[in-house]
Amino acid sequence: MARQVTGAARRVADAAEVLRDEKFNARRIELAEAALETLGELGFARTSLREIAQNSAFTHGVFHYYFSDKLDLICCCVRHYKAKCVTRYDDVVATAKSRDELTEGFLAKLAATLQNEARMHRLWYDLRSQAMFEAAFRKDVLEIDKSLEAMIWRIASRYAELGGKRPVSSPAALYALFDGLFQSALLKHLAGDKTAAPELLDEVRHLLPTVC
Amino acid sequence: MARQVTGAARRVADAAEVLRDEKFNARRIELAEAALETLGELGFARTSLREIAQNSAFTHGVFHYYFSDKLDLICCCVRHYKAKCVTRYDDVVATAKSRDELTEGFLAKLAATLQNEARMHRLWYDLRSQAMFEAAFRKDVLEIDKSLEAMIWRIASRYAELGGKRPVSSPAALYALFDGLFQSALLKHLAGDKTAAPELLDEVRHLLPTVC
DNA sequence: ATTCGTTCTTGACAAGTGTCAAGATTCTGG
DNA sequence: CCAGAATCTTGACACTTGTCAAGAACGAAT
Repeated sequence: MARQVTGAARRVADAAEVLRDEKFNARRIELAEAALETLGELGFARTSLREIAQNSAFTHGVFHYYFSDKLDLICCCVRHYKAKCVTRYDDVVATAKSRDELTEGFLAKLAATLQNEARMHRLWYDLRSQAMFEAAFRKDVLEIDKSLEAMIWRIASRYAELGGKRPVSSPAALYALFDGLFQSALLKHLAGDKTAAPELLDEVRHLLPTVC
Repeated sequence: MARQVTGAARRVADAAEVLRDEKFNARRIELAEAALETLGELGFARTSLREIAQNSAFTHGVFHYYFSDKLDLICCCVRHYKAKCVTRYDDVVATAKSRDELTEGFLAKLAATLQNEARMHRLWYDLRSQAMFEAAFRKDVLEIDKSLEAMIWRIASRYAELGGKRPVSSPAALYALFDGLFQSALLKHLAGDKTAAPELLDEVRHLLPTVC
């Protein structure tokens, strides 16, 4: 009997600990989300913990309760960003019944991303560059890059499939192409160039049939 | 006669001023070059004027004699970097007599750049990302980007010409493609991935005949 | 209601930042 | 050689930074 009680107590304690961990982790993500706001606004170089705290409902000390240091926080931000990012086009890929439908769905989402999520994406490019200097970022960044490459590959494969073809280049080359185009368009867009979005769309519209 | 003397004096004074300006500008470039060393080592976010000064033969005060502020210095660095960068492949383009020769010359320089100038190039990617946040960088960065696009276009055009063809994509798409591939390879290379360089070369070797 | 562990706030610390001004040094024209 | 300009050094300033520790507020179990 003593053993049974001990077992039950253990289960209760374990459940409580899991619950606490979940709460702890949820808070971490809340904080990371708040940090992403400021990071997207100011960029990595200009963002301080106090600035993050001021643009949020938290005080600056709380970040050190949930993160071991600044890098830990930003790594958490990067990982959280990833989850939101890599499934952006999956709906379009899953529902499109023809090449045209896929093209238009893809282009629409692409344009929307450029317009509405410019801050988040410039942060991604910022952090990817930081990873070239700061080893602590590299693992997460390389992982996200792989995921994004896979995302592009899913689009291209489906597009090719709908035309009874196969993509003519490697996943790496395709990702480089689209990522490079988006990065360039994003910079122009942020610089106030109104033609950035339409030019990106034209380029992609013309490119899709030639690479897949 | 008075007028002649005045004229002569004016000429002398003008010449002196030009000389002073040249000296001033030469010093600015010396300082910018020193700054580039540290910037390439630490990245924009972690580089301070004092750090730059310590890694050079100058004291930190000098930088404020030659530059109005930190952004001014870094803009000068960016512009100076450009001049060295955009002519890297011109020799190869000018001397290559066949597609193979151009390919091998291009690939060799590409590999050498990845190996030997990784620091300078990660700085370029860093500053290009900074331009998405800091408006002061945008003009210079966009200009360099255009120059690099033109550089790639010269290579591709020549390659196509040597095969009696024409490039199949726009300058923007070609630049996006090669820049994206290089950026990705650079990150992998800096992360210690020994396969980064050969994989980049394979990719480019395979890509050249299909895009031109 | 009290106690105890979790969570959060506040304020301080040392180190580092860009900027500037006063003065030392060097260069240069007369 | 010397006065005045150009160049450079030094040290200070006000401010920001990441980090941490002491303790307040809170919540839950006894």
